[in-house]
Amino acid sequence: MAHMPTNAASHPVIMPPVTSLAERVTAALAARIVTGDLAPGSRLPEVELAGSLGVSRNTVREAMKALAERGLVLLGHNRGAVVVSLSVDGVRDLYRVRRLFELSAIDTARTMPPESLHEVGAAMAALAQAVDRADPVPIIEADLGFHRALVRLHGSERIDRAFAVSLDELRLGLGLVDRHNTPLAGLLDEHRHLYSLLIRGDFAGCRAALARHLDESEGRLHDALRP
Amino acid sequence: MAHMPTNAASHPVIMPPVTSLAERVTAALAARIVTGDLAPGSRLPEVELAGSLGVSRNTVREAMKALAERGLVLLGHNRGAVVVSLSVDGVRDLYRVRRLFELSAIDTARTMPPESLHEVGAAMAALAQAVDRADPVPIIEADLGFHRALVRLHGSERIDRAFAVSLDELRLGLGLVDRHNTPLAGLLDEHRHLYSLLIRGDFAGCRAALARHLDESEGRLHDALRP
DNA sequence: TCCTTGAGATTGTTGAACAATCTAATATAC
DNA sequence: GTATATTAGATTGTTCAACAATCTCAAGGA
Repeated sequence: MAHMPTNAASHPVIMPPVTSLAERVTAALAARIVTGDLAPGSRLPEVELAGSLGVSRNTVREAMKALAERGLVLLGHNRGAVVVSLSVDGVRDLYRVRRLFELSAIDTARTMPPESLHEVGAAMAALAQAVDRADPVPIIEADLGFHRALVRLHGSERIDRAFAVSLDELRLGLGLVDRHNTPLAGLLDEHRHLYSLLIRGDFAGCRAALARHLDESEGRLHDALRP
Repeated sequence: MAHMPTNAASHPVIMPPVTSLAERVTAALAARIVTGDLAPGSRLPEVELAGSLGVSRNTVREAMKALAERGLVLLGHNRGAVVVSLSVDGVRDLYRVRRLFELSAIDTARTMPPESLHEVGAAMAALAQAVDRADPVPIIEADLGFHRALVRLHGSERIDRAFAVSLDELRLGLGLVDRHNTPLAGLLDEHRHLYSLLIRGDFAGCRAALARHLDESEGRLHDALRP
C-alpha cells in the first residue's frame, strides 16, 4: 500500500499532488461560472451550495474567497457572493492588462534563444487540434493557452500568476463571444500568423500583429456585451 | 442613530467601511511579518495564533489563505503556513515584475495630460516628508507609495491589484535592506530626479533612470540577502 | 409618499469534534 | 551501531451546530 511510487519526480508540477476539498469546490464553481451555468449577477447562497455540493458551509466559504481573488465573484460584507458581470469598463481594463503582459512578452523574446519558443509552438499545435474538432470549450481553452504561453516567455512565476487571474475573467468573456459568431478559421489563421512572425524573428511585426489581434478581440467582446 | 450621514460620497474608497475580522487578522499578521516580528521561516500554528489573537481557528485559517495569496506565507497541504523567506531567485523574479509594471507605466505617461501626474507628485511630497522625519518604516511605506503611484498611471484597477501583491513581498525585502545601510539623502534625490524627468516630459530619460534605479535597488536587496 | 418597524433570510464568527496526515521519538531487526 | 518499523503526539483538513450581526423586503403608520 505504501510502496506506490510517488510520481512527483516524473511529473514535476503539473497537477497538485493533493487537492484540498476547498480547491476542488473552487474549481467546480469556477467551471460553472465560466460555462455560463451560473449566470453573471447570480447570487451564491452559501447554505444552498453547501447542500447541493455535499460539503460544509465553511468549505464553500473558503472557495468563495478564492473565487473573489480570481475576480470571478464579488464579495460584499454581509452581502454574500455574486457572479461578476463583465462591464464595458471591465473589458477595457482587462485588455489593458492583456496588452501590458502580452506585448511586453514579445519584447522579451528578442533576447531569448529560439528553443524557448517551444511552449508557444506546443500551444499552437493544441489550438490547431482543438479547432479541428470544432468543440467550443476546448477551443477557448486552447486560445487562452496560446496567450498564456506567450506570457510565460517572461520567465517569471509571479507574472504568470498575475496573468492567470486575468485569464479567468477573460475565459468568462470569451464564453459570451464564441457562442454565436465563431470565425473559427480566422481565429486559427491569426494565431498561426502570430506564431510564424515570432519564430521568424520578426518581433516588431509580431508585436504589431498581436496589438491588432487584441484590438479586434476586445471589439468582439464589447459587441457581445451590447444587447 | 440611523441619521448619521454616510460619508461614502465625501470619502470614496479610502478605508473599507466595514472590515471583517478575518481581514483585520490578516492585516495584523501581515504587519508582524513585514516588520520582522515574525521572522522568515517561522511556522504559524493555527491554534496558537487563534489563542494569542483571541479569534477562532477558522478565522486564522481565512487569514492564512489571504496571506498566501499575497505571497507572504507558504501553504502546504497538512503542513501549515510558513513565513516566506526571500530567495535570490525570488528577488530576481520580483524585480522582473517591477520592471514590467513600472517601466511601462512611464510609457503610458507619454500620452497623458500632465495633471494626471498629481498623484505621483503627492507621493513624492510624502516621501520627502518621511525622509525628513528619518523614521524607517514610514520611509519604506512612502518609497513604495511613490512606485505604486507610478503604476497607477496605467489607470487600470487590475494592474494596481496585481502590483499590490508584489508590493507586499517587496515591503518584506525592503525591511531587510534599510535597517543598516540607509543612504537616505540618496534615496530622496533619486526619486526627486525621476519625478522631475517625468514632469519635464523627458520620458526616455525617466525610463532609463528608473531602470537604473531598479537595478541598484535589486542589487542592494541581493546584498542584504547574502550574509 | 415617505419613513418606520418588524419578521425572515443570509452572512459572520465561534467552538468543538473527528479524520487524515505529518513529525519525531522509541523500539526492533540486522 | 546503523537502519528500518512502529508508535504516540501534534497539527492540519473538514464538518457540524449554534448564535450574533446584518441585510432584505414587505407591511403598517405618519
